[in-house]
Amino acid sequence: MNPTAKPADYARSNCAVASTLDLIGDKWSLLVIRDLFGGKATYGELLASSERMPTNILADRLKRLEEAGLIEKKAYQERPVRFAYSLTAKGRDMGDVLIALVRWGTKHLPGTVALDVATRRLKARTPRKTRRE
Amino acid sequence: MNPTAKPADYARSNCAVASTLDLIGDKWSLLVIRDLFGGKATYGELLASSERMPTNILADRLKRLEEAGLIEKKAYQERPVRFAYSLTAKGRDMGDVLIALVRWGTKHLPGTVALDVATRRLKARTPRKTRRE
DNA sequence: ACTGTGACTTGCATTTTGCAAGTGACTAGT
DNA sequence: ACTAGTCACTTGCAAAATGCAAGTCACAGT
Repeated sequence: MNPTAKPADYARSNCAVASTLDLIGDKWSLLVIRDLFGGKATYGELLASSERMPTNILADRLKRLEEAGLIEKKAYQERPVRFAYSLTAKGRDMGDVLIALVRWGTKHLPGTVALDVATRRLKARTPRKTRRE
Repeated sequence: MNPTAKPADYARSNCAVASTLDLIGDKWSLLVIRDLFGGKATYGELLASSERMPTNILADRLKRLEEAGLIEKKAYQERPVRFAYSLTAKGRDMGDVLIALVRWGTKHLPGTVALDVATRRLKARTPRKTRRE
């Protein structure tokens, strides 16, 4: 982009933490990324997660994450057209954040678990699109 | 907001990521933790951060983080009583999340920087974790 | 008594979230 | 052809969270 790099216009500051939070600092965005790591790909699969995300929120987050370049949307069939979402390299780099959150949660929040399929893929860093959990 | 709230009370699922996000999944909580890592301690110092957090939000986040055991509040003087906030061990463990966010931000968001004082402390406290292949 | 400071609270408008229901494209069954 | 069903979203609206300005309270200095 610009060699004299400036923070994005929506950014609160030039702090890397604050700017990253501007993008994924909410209760849902990272769950979408978690599920894509976990092998989910379609709107319906993402909706079916145990946290029961509202459909309008999912649509909004998919749009934002796509605009930000963390995920991409491709039609995997025509007639009827159906879409599959997947992580870009930029989105896959969020894996470290996810791992840090999993570690903190399992250590400090009793009763929480790492979703094992997602975790295995996170560590393997090999996103394939096979079946769900 | 429930005064006797424990993490499990408002958890959406038993997923470690989701439950951790229930706690710190917003635009401000991790900035407070970042600033405490960076050596800030008082309400006024925290307010003075470049992101200009609203005062009521700061008060709310300090209360929530204290209730969750990530930070603690101690009077550092009487007459007039003045408070200093600091990270508990539990809060310091969020350092890994912060590091992951800094890495992602500086890599993918042009114009963002790691606040160096905070970063130095973050890394100092991490005795070179063994990274597996 | 008056002014100032630190640490919050309060009131209220704006924004975001959450739920339910609806839409449009298509497909399969009768 | 008509009906039912699925998928991928939208829309409407109530509820909650956020953001801004101003106010409060306890004290301290002058």
